[in-house]
Amino acid sequence: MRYRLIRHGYNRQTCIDRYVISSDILARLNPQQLKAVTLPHVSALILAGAGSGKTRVLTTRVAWLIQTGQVGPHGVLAVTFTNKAAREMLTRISAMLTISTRGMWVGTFHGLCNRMLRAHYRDAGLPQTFQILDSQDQQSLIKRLLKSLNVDEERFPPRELQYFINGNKEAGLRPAGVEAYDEHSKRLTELYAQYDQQCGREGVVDFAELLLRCHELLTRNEILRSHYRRRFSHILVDEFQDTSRLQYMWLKLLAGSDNAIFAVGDDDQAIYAFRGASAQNIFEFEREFANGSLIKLEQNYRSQGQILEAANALIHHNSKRLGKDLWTDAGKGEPLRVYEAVTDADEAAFILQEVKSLRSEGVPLSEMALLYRSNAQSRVLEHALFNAGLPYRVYGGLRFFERQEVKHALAYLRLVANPEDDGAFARVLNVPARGVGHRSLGQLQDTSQQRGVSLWQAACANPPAGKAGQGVIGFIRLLEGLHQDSLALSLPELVALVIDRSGLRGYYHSEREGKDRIENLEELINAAAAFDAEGDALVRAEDSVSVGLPAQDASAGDPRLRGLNGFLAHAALEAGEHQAIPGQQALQLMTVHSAKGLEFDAVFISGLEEGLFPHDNSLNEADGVEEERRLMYVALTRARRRLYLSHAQTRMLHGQTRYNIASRFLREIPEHLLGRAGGKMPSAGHMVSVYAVPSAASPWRVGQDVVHPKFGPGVIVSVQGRGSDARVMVNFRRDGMKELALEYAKLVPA
DNA sequence: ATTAGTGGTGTTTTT
DNA sequence: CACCACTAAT
Repeated sequence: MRYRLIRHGYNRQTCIDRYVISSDILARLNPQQLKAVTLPHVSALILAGAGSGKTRVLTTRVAWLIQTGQVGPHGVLAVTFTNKAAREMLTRISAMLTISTRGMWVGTFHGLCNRMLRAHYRDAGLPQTFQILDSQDQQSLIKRLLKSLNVDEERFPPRELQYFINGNKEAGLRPAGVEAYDEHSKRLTELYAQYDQQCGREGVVDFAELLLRCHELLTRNEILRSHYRRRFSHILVDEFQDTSRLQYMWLKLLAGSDNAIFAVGDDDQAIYAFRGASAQNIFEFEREFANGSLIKLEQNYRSQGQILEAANALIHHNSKRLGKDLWTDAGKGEPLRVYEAVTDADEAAFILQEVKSLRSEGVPLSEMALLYRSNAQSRVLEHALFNAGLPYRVYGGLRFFERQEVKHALAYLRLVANPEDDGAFARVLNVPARGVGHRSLGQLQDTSQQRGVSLWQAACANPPAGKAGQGVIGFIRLLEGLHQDSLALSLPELVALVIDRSGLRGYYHSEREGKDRIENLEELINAAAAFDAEGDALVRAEDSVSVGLPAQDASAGDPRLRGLNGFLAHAALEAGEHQAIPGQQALQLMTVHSAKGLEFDAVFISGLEEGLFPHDNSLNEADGVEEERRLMYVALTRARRRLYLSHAQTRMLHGQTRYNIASRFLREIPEHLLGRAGGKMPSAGHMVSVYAVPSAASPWRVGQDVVHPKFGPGVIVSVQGRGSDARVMVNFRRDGMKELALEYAKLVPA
């Protein structure tokens, strides 16, 4: 390995000789990687292409810094975007070091902000038990708010307000700072202010609030700011291209003028603009901090030549780039395989067939990934896989902590921690049914609104009369009892108690589809036990949070609540695994977004159709298509050796059949890299692959609208045979599918 | 008060 | 299709 460095002309002056211990971890790096890892204590930007060893450089740098005594674990803050990436980082750093990584801050932006806010909740103006809202919770809070203010949901859809609020928070703007000129935005801004007040009353924060609040805390509080600045001399950021304005501002605040920010990113893989990420950060960072220390990593160690060439060609269609081309010495490899399916089911059948044949060639299922643009597309694929009995694993969609029954249980737990949590209160007041319906809840909401108190207080002060009142009183008793008993219990015991005593278990027991739900509740107890035992790997080391600070908040308060709060925060921030777990013997299904950072021997990209990928909604957005193209770039670069691209002419979507043309991205890949796949697939139903279609000139083509004298209007779904034998499958608007012989049927093109 | 049923509507990606 | 909000019936 060493000769390789020399061959590339590595200049030995830097470190290998000086730091003998670390030479083994450095020896395997290429010259650019080595240069990045061993940079002096300055801010730097590492532009690292897909598969160029980005995370490796980052983690090796941390290990190197520590091993060479330039910093202690305590002085390192490493932040990324997803939980999976954070965990990965921690694992890899730990593997390289012989000393404990405790005391090192590694996590997501949200996780780290949460940690800081917990430690200094009083300075941040939050209750000790503050809870975190996920987007679902946030939306229901907004709906409740709009209702209580009698705002017309037609004119102000909750979704729009949610976007408005999050967008402004991500930009670092409180209501007072929002510039609103027209009536509509003015009203939205007012509602934003009301929303924040409501959150304050309930003691809850949304995702963006975690960041904004933390930023404000550090801005306002000089002692804390200088404390953390003194502490974190090395700040490392992974996936820098995905940081939002606010996250960037937070980093700058933390870095001050003396600390170094080591930012690793790839502008070509920026796919989170929709959530406030701003590639502008990269440009700005380079100007402000990196002044010159920019290193590009362009050697790709993952994909074979033609795959890489396709990815490069595609991304060249984007205009806004820093400019960077990947290369490999891994050889040309195979061409990409394109399959045009007739229907989505046909596409699934094709993929299934290829998966099987790959498996028989010895490619493990876990080394194959099936990617799509949106979660809804997994249905058809799952259907086919399920019927074939092929093991598969779907990531995304409904996550564990987002399931209805789990959320119900969590709501009870939140009420144990803080009964003023209106969201949780409203959610489970009548689950299971206690005879307290809409009306009673509405009454309570009115009372709470008038008096400016929480639902809980409103309910305690004057419970409704009659049967509903009994239910409310029962509910209050229940919560009081749980709160009492919780004092003596461990976290998993408390969770078990809540599930039983609340009646949730009984409720699902009597439901038809309740089996799985009860299993999930059991699983929640397990999750609590696991959390209790290990704590959250990424939020542990509570110990060293505020060393050297005037004794204030850190250790104050009820330790029991700390465990519960920690668990609830964990549930909100991690929502359950969502990113792939390596090594499982199953075909991996996921969106392109969640595939980022992963790699597989074989990758299938399905649904490459206009309207789907690129998605319709992106076409109207500024730079929307460029972002979609970057997404496609991410998808392509997941593959090591084999890459399939497929699209279908017709697809069931939102309950109706759509006719799609092939994605523009297919055309943007040079022809010579593409090979046809699966020419004669006997496919689902009576469908036949499009390559059996007689001639291009024939009016009888798939997708053609036709009229039949008896069946009326319809559309051709498949064509089979030629000449006098030709038959077509037509989907009639009124009577559904019919197979017709062209020679006899009096079919007319419409 | 609760439930079942209806009709209208909107849909990307994630911490 | 799936989720909602609303209505009618229990």
